Amino acid sequence: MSALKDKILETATDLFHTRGINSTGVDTIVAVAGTTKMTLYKYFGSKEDLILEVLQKSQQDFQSWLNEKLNSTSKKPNDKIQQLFDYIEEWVNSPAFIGVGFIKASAEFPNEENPIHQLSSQQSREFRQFISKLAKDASIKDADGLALQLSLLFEGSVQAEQMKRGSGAIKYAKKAAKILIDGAIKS
Amino acid sequence: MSALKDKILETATDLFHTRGINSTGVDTIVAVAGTTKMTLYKYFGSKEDLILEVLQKSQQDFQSWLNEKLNSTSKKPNDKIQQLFDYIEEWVNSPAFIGVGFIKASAEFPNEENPIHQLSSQQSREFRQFISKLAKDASIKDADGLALQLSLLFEGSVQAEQMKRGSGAIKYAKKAAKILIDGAIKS
DNA sequence: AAATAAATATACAGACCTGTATATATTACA
DNA sequence: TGTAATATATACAGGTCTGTATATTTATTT
Repeated sequence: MSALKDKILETATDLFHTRGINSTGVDTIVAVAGTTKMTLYKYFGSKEDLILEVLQKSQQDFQSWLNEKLNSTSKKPNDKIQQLFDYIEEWVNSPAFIGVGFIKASAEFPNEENPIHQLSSQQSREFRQFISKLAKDASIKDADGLALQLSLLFEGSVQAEQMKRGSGAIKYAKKAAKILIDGAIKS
Repeated sequence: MSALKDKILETATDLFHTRGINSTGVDTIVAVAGTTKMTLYKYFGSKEDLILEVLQKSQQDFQSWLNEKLNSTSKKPNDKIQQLFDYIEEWVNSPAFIGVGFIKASAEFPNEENPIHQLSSQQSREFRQFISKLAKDASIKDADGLALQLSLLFEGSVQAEQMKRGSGAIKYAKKAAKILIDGAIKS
């Protein structure tokens, strides 16, 4: 991976989150990244391709980080699902946090036939399945149901944080998650 | 209120949701509404003004509908908060449902100094306060905390429905809401 | 040092965008 | 019926957008 391509991806990720995707032109991206349009179009076939790569990389980075965290502390499945929102909180409250790509992208590209919307939808589904696997490993009966509920709390929290930085929503999401998880384990 | 102004508002609301706000030009709006730009700019000073009015009317309509529903069945505060998600479900599953304006708008206008973002943020806050009042009336101790949690479920569900129509997320949000409400009442 | 690859600088085509100017047609009312 | 208000039709100015074409410069490798 070229250093320039990486720099463009990184810059685009930041600008898409702080200014919006449709409101960020490629001219702005290359200016901030310190390169030119010719270079951008060498690495990315189109702006749409760039957006898709930004989404993919963002989600990949988050998933890698989360997996590492979850595997670092405990190997017990019950601990993992309980700690999920601790790490989400850590991530949301970190200064580097700028939002979740697939949530914003699905709002800007609402048409279900749009490739960007489709990727967003897929990423949301995959994250839910990831939570569901955590739940299954913890022998939770209705793993899919709990995973859906937790993903709602997750997406809602990110939404709230997007509305107003430092909303503290994640703190209450964590409490709600604990109640729902404990309830799902017992039943 | 002029019939034409109403028609423009209605058309803009629909197009903003189905195509995105930034992706919908005023030319498209007037073409679909069956009028001209001159008329649009007579009733709305700018596209931004139109967006703000669309957001305001959408939220107003939803709140009126919800209030009527809540007051129609029972006057008991405990019933009201318990029925909240029944009505939200009814609303989300109705064919007319196209999304929640302030959620999409805050994604398209992430800058906290933007008037559209500010209105979105305010509407989100007001809806949370509305839920909090329901909780207070039902003598729930941590009314604000519960309201925040329920609003996360609400916004998460709408987000999920936006990702994929007919996701069924609201069904599980309802179950989660019941658990959280029952827990909050007891404590 | 010569040859090849990578990146830059700059300009521009074609499309779309908001907002306005100007002129015409339609409606409502007195 | 004549007047005033309302809506339409059309064109356009000035800006931004994506994507490309052309030429030059820098970096790498042999």
